[in-house]
Amino acid sequence: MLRLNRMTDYAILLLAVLAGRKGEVVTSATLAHHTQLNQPTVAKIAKALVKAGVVSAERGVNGGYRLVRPANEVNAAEVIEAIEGPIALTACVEGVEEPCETRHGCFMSGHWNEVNSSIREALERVTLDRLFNPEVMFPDVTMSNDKNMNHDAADATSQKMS
Amino acid sequence: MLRLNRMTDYAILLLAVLAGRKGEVVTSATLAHHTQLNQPTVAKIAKALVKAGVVSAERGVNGGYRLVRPANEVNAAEVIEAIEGPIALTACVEGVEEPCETRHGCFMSGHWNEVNSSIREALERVTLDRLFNPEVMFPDVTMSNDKNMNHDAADATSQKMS
DNA sequence: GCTATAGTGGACTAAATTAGTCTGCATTTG
DNA sequence: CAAATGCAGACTAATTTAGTCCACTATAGC
Repeated sequence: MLRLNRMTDYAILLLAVLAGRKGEVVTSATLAHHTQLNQPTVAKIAKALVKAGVVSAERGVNGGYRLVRPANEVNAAEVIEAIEGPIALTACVEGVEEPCETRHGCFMSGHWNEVNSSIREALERVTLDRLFNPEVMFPDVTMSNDKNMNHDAADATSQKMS
Repeated sequence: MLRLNRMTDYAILLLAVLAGRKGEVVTSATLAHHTQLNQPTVAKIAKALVKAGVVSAERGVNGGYRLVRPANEVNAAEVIEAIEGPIALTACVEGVEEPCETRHGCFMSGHWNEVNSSIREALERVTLDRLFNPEVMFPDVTMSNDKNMNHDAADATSQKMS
């Protein structure tokens, strides 16, 4: 099923909220409120996103998190890798006693790598804003644009998009 | 991490053995022996592959499994779908009370679908024989070709490729 | 420079998923 | 009809993932 785990899902939710407040610093509590997650979980995910350089954290009294780049410069591959580690179909069984490298290299690896990079490229092509911006998603649907980015976006994500 | 689960791994192993005996009927016990899996597990995976139309099963005394098409006409996407279900990054949280369809369709779905089909195409491009045939993988390595498909292939896979 | 607010790191527990096993049924051949 | 073989699906065990907690570090403002 190649499923993304829930954490990655939450990460995209968080980023959607942050993107709705471009550049502003948002506390984990605020993020928790808007995403309907609880604060420790938000913190955990935010940590990973900070490490990946997608958001920055500010400590201290007026601290919080902030998107370091506009949403159209962040792609899905980055987010997924931040949360789940390297994008790769691990077709090989881990913990093999006698690694095939000792024969003539893993006789499978070559093509999986090819597959993996195709997948990665597909994910790189999708930028964050395209994932969650209704204007881009539904260019034909008219809606009050002034509220879109702040209120509406946060609202939509708080339903944990189905 | 987008990981394939172990079952899919095993499925490829099984198919490697079957491909090494093109068209021959092989019992689950024999498959179990060559893959170093145990028979019930082999049976479970084989069932899924039968359902997917990749191998056929024959019941009765001289029954067993058989590859229905040559390995170069079976692709990775089929195998993965057979075992893990549809290829899709499920970016959406399941079990949402108030599905977004009631708003204006899931505001995320469009682009995930795009991503999903890119991934699927990448997997379709990889045929089984390219995944496990050493001749294709290592065209420069000379080896006794007469034994390759029967003995050597089964042997290599019995190590559960790392 | 103390105190309140906020993030960090990592261990720990609980929940969910996946893998593997078992048992009884169905089908084919001799 | 009996032996060999696959089929279906329930069940248990193992592994993974999610979520919680706590002690620590950093910053700002008084």
